[in-house]
Amino acid sequence: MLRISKLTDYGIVLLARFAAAPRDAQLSAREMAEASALPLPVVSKMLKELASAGLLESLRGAKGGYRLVRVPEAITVAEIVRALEGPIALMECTAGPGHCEQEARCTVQEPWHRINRAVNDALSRVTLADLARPLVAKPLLGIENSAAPASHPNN
Amino acid sequence: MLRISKLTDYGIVLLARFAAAPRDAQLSAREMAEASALPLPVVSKMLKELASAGLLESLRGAKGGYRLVRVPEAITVAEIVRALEGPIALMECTAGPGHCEQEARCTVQEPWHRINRAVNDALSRVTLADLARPLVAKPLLGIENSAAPASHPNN
DNA sequence: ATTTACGGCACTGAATTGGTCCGATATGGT
DNA sequence: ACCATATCGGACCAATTCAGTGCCGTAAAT
Repeated sequence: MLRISKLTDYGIVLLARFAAAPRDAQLSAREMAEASALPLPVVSKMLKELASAGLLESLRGAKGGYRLVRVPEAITVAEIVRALEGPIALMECTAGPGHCEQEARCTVQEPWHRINRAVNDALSRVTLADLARPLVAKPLLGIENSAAPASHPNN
Repeated sequence: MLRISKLTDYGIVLLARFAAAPRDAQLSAREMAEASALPLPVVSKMLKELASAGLLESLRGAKGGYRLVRVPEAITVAEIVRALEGPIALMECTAGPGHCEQEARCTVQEPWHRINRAVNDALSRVTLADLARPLVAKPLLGIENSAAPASHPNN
């Protein structure tokens, strides 16, 4: 269904919560789990991954927890997705040369790369800071297009 | 990995081949399989699905085959993906209300919808006709952005 | 009638996903 | 010193999805 995995989604929501908290706030897995109404093991797992990806910094021991390494404005959704799911590649070939053995014969590679780039850009234009204040005043520039809101049939 | 399934990819490649053939050309599963160097069962399966999705018209019997229902210019990649994988929904909630039970508490829905729309738009802007002539002279308007080609770290 | 080709479906093995659990280690407090 | 609280790094598992195959029925051309 062309979707981001549920776990990645959790990860992003968790990060958004860090971004919404006071700057440099330190939060434990337990706190996050309670706040998000998600099972602790899941939250724990995701926070670990985010830490090992370098997006969160971990503080061990009692009174430990996690903290954002960078300011929310400097972390893009694209980056988070890449950290949790690997390269943003809609199809094999866009992950780099050598991934698809049809490479030579394939006639649609170039358009695919374009599409992939467009998706990448869309994800790159939204930062954690944008997610932290979802009732945005200023529209997310470059994402909004001129089509009417209702004119997007999704299925 | 945020990717389109391999089968869907096949489907798109097959459709592109139809688009590249003379207008209204009729091609059989066997021919397509040979031309694409893909196993016949797979090609057959995808063509069936594309036909039942209404993108191809099937002609049964000896000398049968498939044919594009619409002109390539009128078929978008978004449409094909939706036909083969269902709604283009990066995360549960963007597939419509009621899909995610976190709906009430979730703070990032609105930005997600924006992102999803952007991806949708990107896929909607490329038509089968664009895929059929991949060595494009004119750039695919609206997809290209100003960033330098090399400045797209994918991983 | 025979051959060619689609239609529908069932089925399989493999990989991925979503989620749990555990022992080890680090830290703060008493 | 000891204990409670946390993260760390795994392994682990069930359920789903993915990718691919096969079969039987039906339609059309010769």
